[in-house]
Amino acid sequence: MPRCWIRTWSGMNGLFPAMSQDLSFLSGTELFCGLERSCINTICARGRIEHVAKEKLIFEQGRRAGRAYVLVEGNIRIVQTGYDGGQSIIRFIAPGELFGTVPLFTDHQLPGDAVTGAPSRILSWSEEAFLGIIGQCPAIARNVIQIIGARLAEAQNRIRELATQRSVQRIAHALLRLAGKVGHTAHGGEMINIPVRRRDIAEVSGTTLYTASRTLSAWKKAGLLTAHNRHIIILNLPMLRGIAQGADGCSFGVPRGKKIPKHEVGNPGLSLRKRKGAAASGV
Amino acid sequence: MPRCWIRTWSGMNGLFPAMSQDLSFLSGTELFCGLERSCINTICARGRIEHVAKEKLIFEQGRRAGRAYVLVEGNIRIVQTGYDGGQSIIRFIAPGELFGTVPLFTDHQLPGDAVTGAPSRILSWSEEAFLGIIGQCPAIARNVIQIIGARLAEAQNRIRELATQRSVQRIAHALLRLAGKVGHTAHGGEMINIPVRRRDIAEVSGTTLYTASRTLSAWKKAGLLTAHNRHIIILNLPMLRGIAQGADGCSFGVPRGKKIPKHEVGNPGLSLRKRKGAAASGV
DNA sequence: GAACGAGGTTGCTCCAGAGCAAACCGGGCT
DNA sequence: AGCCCGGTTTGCTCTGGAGCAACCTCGTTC
Repeated sequence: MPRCWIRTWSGMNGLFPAMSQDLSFLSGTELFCGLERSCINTICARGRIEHVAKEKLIFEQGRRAGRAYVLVEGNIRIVQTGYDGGQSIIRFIAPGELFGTVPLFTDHQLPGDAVTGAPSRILSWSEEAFLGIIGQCPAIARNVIQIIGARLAEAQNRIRELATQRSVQRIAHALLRLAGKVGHTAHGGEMINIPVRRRDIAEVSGTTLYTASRTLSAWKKAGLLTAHNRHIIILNLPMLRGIAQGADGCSFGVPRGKKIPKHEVGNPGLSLRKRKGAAASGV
Repeated sequence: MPRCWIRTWSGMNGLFPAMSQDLSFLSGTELFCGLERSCINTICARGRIEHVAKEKLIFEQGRRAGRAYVLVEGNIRIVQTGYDGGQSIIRFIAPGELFGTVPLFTDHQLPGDAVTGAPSRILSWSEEAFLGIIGQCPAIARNVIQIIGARLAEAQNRIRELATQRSVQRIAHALLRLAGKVGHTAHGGEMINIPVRRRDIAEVSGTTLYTASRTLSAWKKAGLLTAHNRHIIILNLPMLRGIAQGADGCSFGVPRGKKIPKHEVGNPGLSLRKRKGAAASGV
C-alpha cells in the first residue's frame, strides 16, 4: 500500500519539476505505451509532479479543464454530483491512468470532482504543453484515442447493466472491475487495493448504501469475500463472476426481512425471474 | 424525411465510389469540421457510399470492426444486446455522425448492432484508409478525439441518470436528447425526425416498454406532446425540461391504478421525495 | 375489404430495493 | 481510557415500476 511520507501541506502543494523522480514505470502505462524511454523523459520534464494528501480535491466538477493529469501513485475517484446532491462515481483512477484530460478536447468542463483516496503523486501538464506533445507525437494521440475509446466502451457497458440488470449483478460487476484494475492476490484471495466504503460501492454500481451493505454482508456470510475496514478481499472469484453473469447462484439475493422460503436452495424458483440481462462482460 | 429512391437490393448493396455524390454538407459535420473542402473531397474519394434499406443490419455486435462509417442520410440505431436478450440502445446516429469507428482504436469488437431506421446512405472507409487519413490529417485526429470525448461525457451523464433518477426523468431526458439531435420545429412543436417505437424509448432510457408507454400516454393526455404512429412532437419543451430536471411538475408521475390522493396539486407532498438527482444537463 | 401482424395501451399483481431510524463498531484523537 | 465520529449493519415500511395478459389500433398484404 502507498504510504504517506509527505503530509505537511493542506491542499495541492509540494510541486516539483517532474525530472529526477522515479517515473520509469510510466513506460508501461496506457498513455505512454509504445514510446521509447528518452521520449517519455522529455515529455515528463515538461510536466510537473504534485504530492497530495488523502481525501483532497484535485479538481472540481464544472470548473474549466486546464491540465492533463496522470496519476503516478495513490488513487483517485472521479465523482459526478447532481444538482440536488445525487452522486455517481464515474471511475476510479489507478496509478498510470490518465484523468481530467478528456474535456481539454471538448467543452473544457470537468465532469466531476477528483478526490484522492490515499496520499497521491500526480504528474500533470498545462493544456498548451499537452496539446504540443500530442501534436508532436502521433503515438500519444493514438493512445489518447484508445484510452477514451476503451472508457466509452466501458461506459456503454455500464449503461446497459444499469438498464437491464439488478443491483446484485451490478455490484458484482463493480467489484470485478475494481479487482481487474487494482486487484492484487493476497490473503488467499483477490484484494482490492483501494479503500472503498459501502457508499463508494453504491455509487459505482448505481444503488444505495443500504443495498450495497446488505449485499456485501450476504456475500461475506457466504464466504465469497471478506472485508476489514475499507479493504475488500474477494475469496471466490469464479462465484462472483457467476453472479455478475446473472447466474443468481444459490439465493445470494440478499436476505431481507422476510425469510427466504427454505425449500431447497438448489433452485430457488422465485427471484429467478431475472429482469433482462447483460452481455459481453464489461470491459 | 429521407426518401428511398433505390431499393432493389436486400442487404448492403448498391456500392458506389464516393465521388460525384452530393457530399457538400459533410463540411459541417463533426468529423470534417474545420477542414477545407478540397481536403474533404480527397478523403471522400477514398471511401465508398452504400445505400441501405430501412431496418437492415449494417454491422453486428461482437463482429470485428473493420471500417469507419459516417451516416450521410437516414438514421441508425446502435443496439447492444445482452447474452440473455436484454437490449439497450447505445445511441441514435443522425446524418453527419461517425459510427462503428471507435473500436478500430481499441479491441476491434463492435459494441452493438447497427440498424437502419430509414433508408440510408452511408459513407465508409476501410481501416487502413481511415488510419492513413488520420495519420495525414491531424485535424481529423483531433476531431475524432473530440467526438469520442463528447460521447464519453454524454455516457457518463446517462450513467448518473440511470443511477439516480427515476424513469420519468430519464424518459424526458431521452426525448430531449433526441430532439436536440434530430429535432425539427414543425406542427407547432419540436418534432423528432426519427421514427421511434415505445420500445426504443424504453431502451434508450433504461426502462420497460410498459413504463415508456404509460409515461408518454400521460404526457400526451396532458398536452405535453403528440405522437402519430412512430413520430413524436414535443409541444411543451420547457415543461419537458422541467420534468427532466426533476421538477416533478404537476403530478405527471404517470397515473397508475391507485388514484393519486387529490389534495391540492400545487405541492403534492408525497412523491416529492425524489430519489437523488441529476447534474449539469446531459450533453 | 378481410385478415394479419406489429406496435401501443392499460388493468392488475407483486417484489426489488429505496429510504428511514436505530443500533453497532472501530479508529483516531484528547 | 474514554469519547467522538464516520462508516456499517439491519429491521421495517412503502412504492416505483417490472412483468404479464388482454385488448386495441392501424398500416400492410393478399
